[in-house]
Amino acid sequence: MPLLFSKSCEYALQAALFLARHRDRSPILLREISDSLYIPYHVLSKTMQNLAKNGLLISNKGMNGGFALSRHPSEILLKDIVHAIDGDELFTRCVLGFPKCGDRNPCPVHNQWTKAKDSILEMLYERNLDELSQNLDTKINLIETLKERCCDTKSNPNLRIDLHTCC
Amino acid sequence: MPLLFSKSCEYALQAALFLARHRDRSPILLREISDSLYIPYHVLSKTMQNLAKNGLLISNKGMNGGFALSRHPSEILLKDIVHAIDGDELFTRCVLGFPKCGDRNPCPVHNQWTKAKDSILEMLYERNLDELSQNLDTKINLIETLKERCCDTKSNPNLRIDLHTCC
DNA sequence: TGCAATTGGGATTAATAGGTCTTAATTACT
DNA sequence: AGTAATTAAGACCTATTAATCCCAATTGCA
Ligand code: SF4
Ligand code: SF4
Repeated sequence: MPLLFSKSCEYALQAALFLARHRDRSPILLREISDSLYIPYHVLSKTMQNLAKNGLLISNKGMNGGFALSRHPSEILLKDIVHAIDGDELFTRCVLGFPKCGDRNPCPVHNQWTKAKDSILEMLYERNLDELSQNLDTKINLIETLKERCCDTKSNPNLRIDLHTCC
Repeated sequence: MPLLFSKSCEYALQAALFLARHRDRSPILLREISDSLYIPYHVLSKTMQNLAKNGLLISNKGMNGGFALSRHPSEILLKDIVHAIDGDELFTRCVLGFPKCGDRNPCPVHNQWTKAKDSILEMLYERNLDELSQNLDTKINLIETLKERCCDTKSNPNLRIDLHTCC
């Protein structure tokens, strides 16, 4: 099960970080992004269209087309992307699944959950793509060398290890 | 989309809190629990079997049967329940969906995510059912009076407002 | 103008999670 | 023993999400 973000949203975050990191040569082809991040082409396609509709990306068709961030990465927050793809559920939903959330008459876990949620919201509201893409560089290189031996990508070609160097 | 916990896990947490609150008259019938919490009977049935298999509940068949917590509520942590139903995904999964997580060579969001996760883990590891069931009492009463007018349960009978009094 | 390279969008399929129903097994009481 | 009450378990259906496929629309360039 996805955790916090839907699969599409995970893809969107990854792709946005990728665009931020490579903004010097934008626009970038969908093909390159999906290949680099091991995201199914058509799935990412939908997600990118969605981000574009929400004004976070600019898309150009035809030759020399591709996708680019619509604003400087320092002006795009993680919450912008999450909100565009997953809506406001993450921001409003009760952790126990009840219809609404509030501070009056909190349920047994509400105070704990509020604290945890604050921490999540801090992550989403106070980090921009520029900061976060800083240390992406060395990773991409590392990954190239890891691809063949890490995570058994040959027998399991769908493993996505791109940004991830822990394994 | 569920958030943090699967639906079954949400049900399990609700049911466990309910059992903790009413432990003076255990065992309690599945029927009562599912009715009180507006959880589909057979769905909760599966979930309770699962908790029983994991040693968190004791189940008695036949007349005067029902479910009871296997230990004193103060000795059951939220994480026990989450772990039994959802496994360790929540505890190990990367928020961006990559296969493994680690602190060496963290990806762009890893540090932020670690902080948020700590806060969630604190909620799951340091709160026991006894503490949390304390203020459940007044809520259950409140709910009885709210049922008819709150959340339009007549036209939408599946709304579960039991523990929730915010709306 | 015509062609090739792209994104856009709809239809379709596959996978997963959630929910319903039926029946079996077990227990307690008479 | 017999019966009713209750959990256990599995088959089945439904809804949601994820993934795939196909073709249309747009753009740049020869
Ligand atoms: S008070 Fe409790 S039940 Fe209500 S929304 Fe907050 S966490 Fe959920
Ligand atoms: S380092 Fe980043 S990519 Fe790797 S597991 Fe942690 S959050 Fe996920």
